[in-house]
Amino acid sequence: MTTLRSVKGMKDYLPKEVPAYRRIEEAFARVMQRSGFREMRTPIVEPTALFVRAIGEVTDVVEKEMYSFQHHDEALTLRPEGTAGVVRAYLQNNLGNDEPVTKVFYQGAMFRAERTQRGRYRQFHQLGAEVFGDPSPAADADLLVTLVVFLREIGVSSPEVILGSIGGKATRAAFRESLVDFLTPKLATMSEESKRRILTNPLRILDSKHPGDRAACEGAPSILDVLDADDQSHFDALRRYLDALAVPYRVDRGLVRGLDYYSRTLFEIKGATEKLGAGDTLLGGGRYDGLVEELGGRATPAIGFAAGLERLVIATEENVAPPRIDVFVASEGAVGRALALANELRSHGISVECDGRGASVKAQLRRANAVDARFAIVLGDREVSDGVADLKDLAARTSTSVALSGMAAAAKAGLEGPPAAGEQAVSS
RNA sequence: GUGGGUGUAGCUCAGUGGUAGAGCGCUGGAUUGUGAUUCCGGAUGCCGCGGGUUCAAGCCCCGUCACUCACCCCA
Repeated sequence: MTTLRSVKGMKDYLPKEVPAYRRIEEAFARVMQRSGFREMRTPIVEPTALFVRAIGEVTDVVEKEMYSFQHHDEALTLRPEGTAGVVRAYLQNNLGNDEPVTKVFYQGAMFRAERTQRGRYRQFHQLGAEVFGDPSPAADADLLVTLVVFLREIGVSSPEVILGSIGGKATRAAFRESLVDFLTPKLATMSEESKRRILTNPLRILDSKHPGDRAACEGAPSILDVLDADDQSHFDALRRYLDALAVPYRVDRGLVRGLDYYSRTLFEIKGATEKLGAGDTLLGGGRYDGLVEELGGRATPAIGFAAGLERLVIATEENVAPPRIDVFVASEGAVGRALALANELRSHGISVECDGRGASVKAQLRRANAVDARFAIVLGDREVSDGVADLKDLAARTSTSVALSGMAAAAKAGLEGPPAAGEQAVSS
């Protein structure tokens, strides 16, 4: 019999791994709110046209990675990224009329039909944020410093901020021509993809990993050298702010991005390369001053970013404290009383696992260890008739006799007390 | 989409064409009601799937699927 399997590239998030995801999601919400962002949620399904217009027709995402389908007379797509939907919602709900600056963050599933790899899935999750209405380099710097704080808070080892600029539309068009002029003589040694890309999207060649492409890009012109005066002063100011904030960064003269909507500031943060291999970009983003207007709104400067949740989890796995149960109630005969005791403790905010399987006390206590319970209580007919049971500290291997009526108070006191000797201290 | 690697017990993996294994985990007992340790016992396998070669295939050949790494691209 052929058992049903999950769709390729779409994984199950099992109970033992979910805490690692939750920890990061919660830290993200906390840090973003602290910086004045508010959460918003948008649909997973959007009109296909939204992504084509926002991301760009000749990008790889739109050309071959979207999950698109026809539903009756609508052309729909599972969102491959978050910015387009947020911009659409910003316009549709006239959020720009409520306030001059709108700062939002979001988290959710995204879909791209790519070949899978470590840290790269077809259904994956992004944490992202957008700032609308603030054209200043201060907005860029404030977003970046917030992100660095976030990454530090979740324990990313040595995040590497990479900074670039691709100027405005006119600058980019001019640069594109000079880059094509530079690369065309070297076409012979370049990859097949790049030979095609020189016509469609030549900037992308700059971050190719193909050895021939890299050699060809040696000494290529950098867009940083042809920025116009406004782009240049924006970039310079951003760097001054980052320096003042003590945010370390590296300028990459060849940094480009796959989506068409970016302008001026571009950034990426890498980290934990040893764990992530080729997919070590934890987070990427930049300014997209033209997109809101492109999608039919009034001209509104904006900047945003998106981080890959799965990658953040891989990068910080070792920081997750395993979930614990406070009290494990083992039963011997008196299952009904065990349930009652368990629920009484729960009503005091104590997490309780109650074992009513009828297994041996030994097997039940083994399970108490397996769920990493702090305390265990064996409740049998004897305890019920005596009105007294042992509260066992599993780590310390000690045991105190406690009246059932005072069990909740005793357990609470034990949980709030210092960890027993020999117990591994769990950092938050 | 292109190119490599790997598929054997729940997990990590040995296995020279000739009777499928180890460690860990799970489970029962030693202790008739007390968990980490120790000792003794037990269960778990269409060896990914389908063909082929052979007296004989986990092992060789072909195909296929899955996983994985890199490229492409990206978070």
